[in-house]
Amino acid sequence: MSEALAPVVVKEIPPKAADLSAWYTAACLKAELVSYSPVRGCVVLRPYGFGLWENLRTHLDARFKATGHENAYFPLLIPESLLLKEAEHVEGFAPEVAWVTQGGSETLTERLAIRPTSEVIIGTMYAQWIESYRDLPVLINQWANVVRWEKATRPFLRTMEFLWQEGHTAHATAEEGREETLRILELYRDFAENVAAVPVYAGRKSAGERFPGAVETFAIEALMPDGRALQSGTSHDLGQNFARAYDITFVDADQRIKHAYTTSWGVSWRMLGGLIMVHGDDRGLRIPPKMAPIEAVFVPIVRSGDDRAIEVCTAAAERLSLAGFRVRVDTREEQPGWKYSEWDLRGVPVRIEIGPRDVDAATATLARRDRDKNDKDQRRTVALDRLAEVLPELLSDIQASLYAQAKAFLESHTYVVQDRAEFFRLCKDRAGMVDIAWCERAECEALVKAETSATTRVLRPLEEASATCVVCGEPAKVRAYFAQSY
RNA sequence: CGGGGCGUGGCUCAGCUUGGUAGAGCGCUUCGUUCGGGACGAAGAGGUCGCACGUUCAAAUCGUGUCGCCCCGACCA
Repeated sequence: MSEALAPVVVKEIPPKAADLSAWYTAACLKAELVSYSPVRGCVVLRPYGFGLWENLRTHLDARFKATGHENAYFPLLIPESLLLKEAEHVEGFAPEVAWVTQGGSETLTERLAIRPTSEVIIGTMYAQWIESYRDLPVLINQWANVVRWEKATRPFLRTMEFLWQEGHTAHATAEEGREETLRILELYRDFAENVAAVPVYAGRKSAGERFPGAVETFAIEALMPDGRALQSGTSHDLGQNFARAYDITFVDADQRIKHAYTTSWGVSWRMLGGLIMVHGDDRGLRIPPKMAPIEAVFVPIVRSGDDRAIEVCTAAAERLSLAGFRVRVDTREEQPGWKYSEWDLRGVPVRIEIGPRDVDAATATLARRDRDKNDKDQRRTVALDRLAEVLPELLSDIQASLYAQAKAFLESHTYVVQDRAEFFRLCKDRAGMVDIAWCERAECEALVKAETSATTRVLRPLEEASATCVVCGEPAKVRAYFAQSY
């Protein structure tokens, strides 16, 4: 039938390829993830968006707990005097700190910073709590909001107030601190790839991209469809820098007083933005099942005088719900086609249609969001009593297919380059991740940035010792992915 | 923060040049017919044009300021 070939028309959002920015903003708003608020640069996270955030939180939190971390909560406000103790840190964050200068009608004698990150307040507390090597390590995470006075904002990717988690740990030795930093980096990579289905490059940051006050910063970097990289999680080895500034000392087994080694690491709701851009299509979001607030939505199809499908859907949904699936029944009085489009837009991985034909045959028709409407395999009909058995395979298949598509994109947009001119062209064209042997010199990175606005994303060890820097010809020290970034 | 664009019922926008206190489509409400990829008919409701000040007999329309959003750049999770 010719109508089977008619394109799915999405009125709410523009095509993704034509203008990623416009698509992205519309998708976030129309899928009801966020709303703009009366506060500049601050969005409201709506229930569906919060559902996404909750799934991120659930998965990451479980991983934190499994690696021995505990949750705690620290104050939002930080006295200025505390903030000033770590010079590099202060300097790094100064331009984007928001201040409280008045309480009620009184002007404060000391300004209070609204935390842009919590190293300062947490380090101050650690100084009080840690006395002995027996108190170490301290492994604490906090789920919190932070504020950074941003000049340009976009939902999830950059907002003035955002939700994140920040882990802060203290250790007895440099080795343990580094070990922790890398453990978390791997934890983030695992989460990004196996839960968010977003393939990343993980590695060390260049000195220029390092967190203010850190000895070394590691990150995971994802690639967006427009060829720009998105830093999606960072893990910092702070060495003894913060321990010195905030006086975090302990008596070691050898009876000597030493500064602790601290780390900090964070993932924000920015990762949701990455997930949206990486997986979405012209019909809207495509949420990987593990992150989906709703894994499957039932759409009952009624006829006049025949609304049996509603009861059948409700009963089936209840069974699935008891079995641990996140499902919803859409009983609204809209046309089925209208509902299909809306749930497509909102990215629900599986749609379960049940109409009179299904009711008669005791079947359900499953449609998968990762396939196109014209794909013969988009829909399949299964026996109602086999839903709980079919759904897990289908969901995990969708999860895998979304990851595979994203992975293929990342790989096909990663360019191993030897030639200087080609390197500059690819960087300038926002082609993707440009992989070169690099000298690791700040001047060299600055030059590339000035010429192309690309910077290093992450670095990794060099295989061949004799290689020279593709940019400047100096001896290469590492391999580096260069890209423009968000 | 620099350059550009925009702000009119819930949404998308017209009206602004040549001032005379608002229109369309979609959505919303009610009733009926429909319902397997964004249905149809009928009857309704809803805005004083982001905000402030100014010019004028009169401002959505002109001027100044301000707030917010989008795009490009610089800066940053």
